[in-house]
Amino acid sequence: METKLTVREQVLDHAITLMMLRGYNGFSYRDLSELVGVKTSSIHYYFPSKDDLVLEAVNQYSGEVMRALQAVDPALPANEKLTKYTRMFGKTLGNGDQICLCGMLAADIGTLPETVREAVQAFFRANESWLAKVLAQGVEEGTLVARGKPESAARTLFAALQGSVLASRLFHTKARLEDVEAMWKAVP
Amino acid sequence: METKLTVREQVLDHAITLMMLRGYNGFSYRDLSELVGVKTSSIHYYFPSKDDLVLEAVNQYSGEVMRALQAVDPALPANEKLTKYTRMFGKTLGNGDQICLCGMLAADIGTLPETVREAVQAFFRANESWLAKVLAQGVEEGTLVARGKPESAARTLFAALQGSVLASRLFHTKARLEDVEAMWKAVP
DNA sequence: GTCTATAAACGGATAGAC
DNA sequence: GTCTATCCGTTTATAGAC
Repeated sequence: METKLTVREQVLDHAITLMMLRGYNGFSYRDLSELVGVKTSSIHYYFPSKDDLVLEAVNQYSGEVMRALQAVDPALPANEKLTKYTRMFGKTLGNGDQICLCGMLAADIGTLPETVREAVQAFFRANESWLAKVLAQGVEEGTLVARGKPESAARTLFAALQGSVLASRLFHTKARLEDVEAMWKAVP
Repeated sequence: METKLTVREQVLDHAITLMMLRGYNGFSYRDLSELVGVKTSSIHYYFPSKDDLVLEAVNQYSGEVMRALQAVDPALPANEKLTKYTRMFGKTLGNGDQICLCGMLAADIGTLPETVREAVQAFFRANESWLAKVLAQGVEEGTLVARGKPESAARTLFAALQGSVLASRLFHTKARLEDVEAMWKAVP
């Protein structure tokens, strides 16, 4: 039951993928034009400026990730929640050549407008607060280990995961992502 | 006793700074031309292609960081070594708008030649192996806490630091770097 | 070594026909 | 909505004079 995607949806999807591959300054309307099969002027019809495009891309991406987080069964033990979360990061790697869109845009932030910064910040905060709850649960259960406040532990964990996808792609291996996961799991 | 910098040295220094600010695809020969005060064609004289320029930039940057690591007194307790190391990362932040050159290039790797990938990989490995020794020492002394093998703990720590400079810049705060440091230090 | 001049492609963006 | 046509600045890079 695959629904046909509108041109607008196709553009947005390809824009997200291209940015995860090459960053904001590493792709052009022309790239999108060739991928979708419409002229660049048609893309400007939907997204007047590149800033508009990247902002909508972040919002779509964020929405997808948020939905995935809400889909995680709350009844699960915390270590299994973390496993699912790490697996999500593994999926963003794709064929080993992509990183998290918001990690990428955080790197590109020096060339992006304030509106995008705020959207990326919101993504970071949402992920960190979700992880903070999981860590708090895990400590109570004894399935995870975290030192200090769950909030600062969560910021560290999220940073480690962002850094690890970067390294995983750099070295063509998923092992670095697994290193991080293991570091927060209690040994039985 | 400030030595006059050659044009070549000035170009390289500015190229490093610009990439730490805006990434590989976020600066041009024209930017360098204006900063140094020579025409772009003169820059091509020293660095025929942008790929040549970025490769030399990484090598210079790596050399500087390696020298800084070697300058850390080996007799120091491990927690103090880690403090010095984190402070180095804090310095790269500059006015809060720069990140580690090799973290940035890891994000841009999809648009860079294989030679640069190898140079960035070498930078990662050197830092991780230095950190692994510090962690091993710290565990033995009881000044640091690390679980599992020092090598995988070091990869996680390095990833967390890279991720934290990214977040520090994104949120205009150095607090996130300190979160990471605290997470590996033993509480007395 | 540094310059002028220029090439040739690419960048985001717009006007107006259909 | 999509196209053709076009604008105009930018970008990397080279040739050749000084």
